[in-house]
Amino acid sequence: MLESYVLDSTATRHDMDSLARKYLDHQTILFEEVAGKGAKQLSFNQVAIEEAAPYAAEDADITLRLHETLWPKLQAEAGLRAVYQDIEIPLIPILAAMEQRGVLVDRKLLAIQSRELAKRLHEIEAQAHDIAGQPFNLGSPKQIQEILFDKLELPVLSKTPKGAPSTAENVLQELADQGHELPRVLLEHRSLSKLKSTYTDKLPEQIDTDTGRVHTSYHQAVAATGRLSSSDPNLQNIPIRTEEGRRIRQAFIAPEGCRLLAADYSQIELRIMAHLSRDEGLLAAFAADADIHRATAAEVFGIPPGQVSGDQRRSAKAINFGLIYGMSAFGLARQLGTDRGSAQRYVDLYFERYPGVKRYMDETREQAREQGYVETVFGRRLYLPEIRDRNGQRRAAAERTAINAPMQGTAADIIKRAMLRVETWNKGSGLGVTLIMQVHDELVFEVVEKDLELAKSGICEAMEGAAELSVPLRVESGAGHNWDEAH
DNA sequence: AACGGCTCGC
DNA sequence: CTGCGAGCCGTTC
Repeated sequence: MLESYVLDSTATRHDMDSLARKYLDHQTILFEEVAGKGAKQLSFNQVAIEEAAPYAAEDADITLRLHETLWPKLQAEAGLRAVYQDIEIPLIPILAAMEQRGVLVDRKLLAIQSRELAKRLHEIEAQAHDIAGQPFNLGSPKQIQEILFDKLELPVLSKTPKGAPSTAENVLQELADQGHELPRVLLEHRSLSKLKSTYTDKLPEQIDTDTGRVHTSYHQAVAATGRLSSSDPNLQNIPIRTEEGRRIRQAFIAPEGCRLLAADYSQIELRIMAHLSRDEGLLAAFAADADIHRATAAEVFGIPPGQVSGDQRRSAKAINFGLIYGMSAFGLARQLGTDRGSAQRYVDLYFERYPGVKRYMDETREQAREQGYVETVFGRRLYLPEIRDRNGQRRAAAERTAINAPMQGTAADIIKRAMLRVETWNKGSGLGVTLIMQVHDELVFEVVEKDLELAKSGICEAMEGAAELSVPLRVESGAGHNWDEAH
């Protein structure tokens, strides 16, 4: 298996080593997933291999064991085999090429931002010490906790899993809203120091001295839902939410003569929910290409879409995201900042308007209990041994995962298929297009300037055709000299 | 080195 | 007591 795919690949001699290493890494990870860690029921994304446990202790040849354990299991299940052979294996050389190509980062711009952040952090620190009446380490949750809850005697709104008073963002935000000054200052310090340490300071250190680029690693067998993960550096959590954060994205740049092209799926998980649930209202909304959060708000609040207020749309958005995550009324209440009763009424009203969604959620939980796993549209499986746990909390967590995994996992399948389609199209296009990043529902390319328009239409077409669901897939794209401009 | 707490993304 | 990740710092061992 290993040998044949290495020989079949289109790799050049130059990148043969890194590609071969990626196949080996991949295989090693599979083996660890299959035979490692002493789990009772062992699973790689798709495959449960109970029989593999005895091999875990052996210092055995990995390839041989895979042939004996994983491969027969895959062959026996058509859906699993297809996911593995038609998606995961052909994706390997694409990921290897993205890693090797890397992303150009503007080191000087990050250095400027780092100095600005240092200055502001210093000012904030002095301000915080002044308010507290004593010096303390703003980076230490423990010391913050002592200052806020012992010295200043602010109310403890929430505790960490270990029982300590929490100083997390939402807690500080609530205290700040109550008019306390120190929490507001701490919040600003937290977000800015995160930007400085992770992005403006550490990221430049990871620029390769030979290529002048950062070369991430993508992992195929880490996320249980089938998503990719990215590390060293992680390019899937580059800031975007705040103005400060978006400046970091300005340091991800296109080389001379190129632009960055970013193409992302619009509301892909909600579209998948519409497809899986076959809910008429949801299907109709997407068929009409409606603003889905506005449409949801109109249904739930019983008003025409044109009369939906900003707050109502925000509430509907929270409900929609909550549904994808399998959220409870309690969690929704916390998100919306209302009481549990009101949140429950929203949920009840939602399920009244979208009965297909309610039915789908119930059926998914039931299916998970009966078969012990859930699956994506393309047959990727996630095993949920805790779905029958006697501990209610663990069982509830497994049920939320059961709800979420088919949607998150199908989205992962679709963008992986899109990457294969884009690369197939690209080989014959004769255009200067290079895939350089994947961020869950987004692909980023370096494109030679004169090819931009053709690239844009080719890429969007390949992405939108990556799956035939009962709702259309929509892709939005933009281009610019840096990643911020491309959005 | 491992873990807890926190914050960044989708 | 809303899903999936990675990485930083401080603290503890």
